[in-house]
Amino acid sequence: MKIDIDKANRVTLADVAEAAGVSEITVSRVVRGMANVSQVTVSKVEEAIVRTGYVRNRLAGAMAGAVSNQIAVILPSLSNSVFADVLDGLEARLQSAGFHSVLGISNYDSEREAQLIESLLGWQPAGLVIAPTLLSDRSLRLLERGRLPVVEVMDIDRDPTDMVVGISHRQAGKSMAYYLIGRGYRSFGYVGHDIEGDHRAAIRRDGFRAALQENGLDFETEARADAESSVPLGRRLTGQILSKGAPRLLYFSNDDMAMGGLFEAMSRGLQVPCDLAVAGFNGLQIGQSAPVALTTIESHRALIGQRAAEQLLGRFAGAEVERRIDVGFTLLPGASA
Amino acid sequence: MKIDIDKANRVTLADVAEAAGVSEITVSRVVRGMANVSQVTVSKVEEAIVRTGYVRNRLAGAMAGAVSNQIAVILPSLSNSVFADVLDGLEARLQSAGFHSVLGISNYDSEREAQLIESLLGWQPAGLVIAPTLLSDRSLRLLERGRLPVVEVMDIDRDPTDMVVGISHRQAGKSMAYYLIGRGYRSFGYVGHDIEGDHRAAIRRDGFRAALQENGLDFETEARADAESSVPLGRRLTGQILSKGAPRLLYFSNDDMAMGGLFEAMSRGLQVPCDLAVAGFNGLQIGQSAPVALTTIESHRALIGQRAAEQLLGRFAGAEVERRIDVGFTLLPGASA
DNA sequence: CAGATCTATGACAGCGCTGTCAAATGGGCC
DNA sequence: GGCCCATTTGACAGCGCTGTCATAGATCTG
Repeated sequence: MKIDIDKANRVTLADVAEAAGVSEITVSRVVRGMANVSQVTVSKVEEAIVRTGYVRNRLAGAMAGAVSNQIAVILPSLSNSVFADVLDGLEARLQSAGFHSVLGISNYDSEREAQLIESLLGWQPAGLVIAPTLLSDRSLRLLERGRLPVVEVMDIDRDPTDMVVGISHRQAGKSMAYYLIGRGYRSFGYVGHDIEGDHRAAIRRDGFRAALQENGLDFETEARADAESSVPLGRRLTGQILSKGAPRLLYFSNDDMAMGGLFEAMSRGLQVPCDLAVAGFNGLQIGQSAPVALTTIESHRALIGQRAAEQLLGRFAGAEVERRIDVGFTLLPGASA
Repeated sequence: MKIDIDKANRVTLADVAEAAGVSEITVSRVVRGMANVSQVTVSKVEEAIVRTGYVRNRLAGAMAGAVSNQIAVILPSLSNSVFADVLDGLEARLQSAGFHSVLGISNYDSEREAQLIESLLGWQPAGLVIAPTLLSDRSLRLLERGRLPVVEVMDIDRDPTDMVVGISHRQAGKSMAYYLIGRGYRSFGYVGHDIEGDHRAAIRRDGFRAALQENGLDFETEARADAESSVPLGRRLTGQILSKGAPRLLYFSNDDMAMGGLFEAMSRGLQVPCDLAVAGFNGLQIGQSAPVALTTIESHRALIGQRAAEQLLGRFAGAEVERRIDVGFTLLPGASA
């Protein structure tokens, strides 16, 4: 019988208690590092733990009332390094506080997102971090009912359910436009990826455009595709635009796309920024190391993750925390525009 | 009282059962989608679930004997996109089968890795996927005791505890060397990042070197640094090598480093591959889109994740699965070497 | 139509742990 | 010495669910 084997092999608190000659609850106290156990008992128990090979069952612990140390994390994608960076910052901070993330990837699909929320909530996590695609009503209801700390990350351009950590993508778009106009550029084009799914990219574009319009300008051309952002896509779309007479500067939906633009220009023997100027968003390391450093906006992704973790930890500690944290962005004036 | 509030608000099976006028176990069956419930009852229960806003408590479910649908995943880093890719492939496959990953990041630290294993095992996951740094004895003991399916991912160059999915990095190194020798190159240099932490990079280098030695050759120069791999690091080290008379070809520890090399060469006005040839490893998309496409080896990271997931799923289904899966690699002959 | 076979539903115990409250022990102090 | 208090330890119930086994109808068979 499989179950018998499992049972026979699973070491429980009771086993350790017996081995150490104390009660279960005392072992439990030692395992949890509680103060009110005598030094002698602690050593006896610790020895018994090693001897029996006990592994704490957190499932049972969480059930019995102690809080879970799991944090649910929902992101739209991981192939986009931006979210990997956020997760990295988040994990670093959470781990050092003894928490783990339980991960869900929504693929920019809000139906899937709702399912994930429900499913992850089933594990009774201590908190939830989500880079929302477009929170559906169902999702929102789940979150409200959940009565657990929720941090929305990435953009702070709308009102959060609970807390939010990120930057204003609208401002980021505007800032870049102001900067470029200030540098004397007057002729602009836009190259973007699937803007339906990635609403943050859409907001940046809107911000950029708003700033242009304030100055009586607008995009002269646009090239878009219904695909995830990538270097080859940036390259292809740039190629399309260049073959029909390009504007002076191309604003890309992000750095991946912009690197594609840079590469396409190089391939065609164009000088950047003289023949064609290029601007992106994210401040990816690779863009800064390119022969012509990319003019872009550093979005401090790891910091967003880290601050999100701190928000949660603050809440757990019972502290009153800010509902809205703007980590800000940094315009990186490269050589490309 | 906090607890009272929580209790008051938490909807349990019993609440739904009462609302629907059936027993708890029947609700449980409906929730789990079991077959032996009449259509009429199912609708009654489903209606009651919606009405009460019930959210399944998987903690309790897992405790009561049903298996957990959590998979522990331990990776050395996420800022390296390679692992993000693996995780992406893994998640995609796991999610579609109704599983979630619980994540741990070891930062290439084997002590941390052991802690993570222990901690994650406490959640009684159904399986474990790990890209091992250097499994300590303690880790191994934990895994053996765990009696749960374990998949080691990335390299298959050593014997697995249980299952392994990946490629032979030694072969990858050798293959690249053979290819380059076949192309007529005879003068080689190596540029690498922290090879202590990243043993897979070390194995590739060894393989490459072994192939050189088979042909009476060796690295003429090497540049290394004790840092994580990155584009700027590749650029800096390449700069160092170039300033003291470079070999004909530089073999980089991976594509990030190689992109740095490519960029440094471009910046100095060198022609690639005429003045300096460059080869990497990983087949990152960006390398393939560069003006001079990178000669590299595609390592099918997402596929590794996917296959790892399938191994676990196979085991859960009771199937007899391969202990060792070589997903293979693909040499991508670019223009850079 | 009795007996056999399904199908649908329920009662009950228990997963492994921790919160709560109670009890035992050991000084310290007047 | 007796009382009080702090420290250390334990008994017990129960978290919310599911596995197991039992039961009540429904359907079939000869």
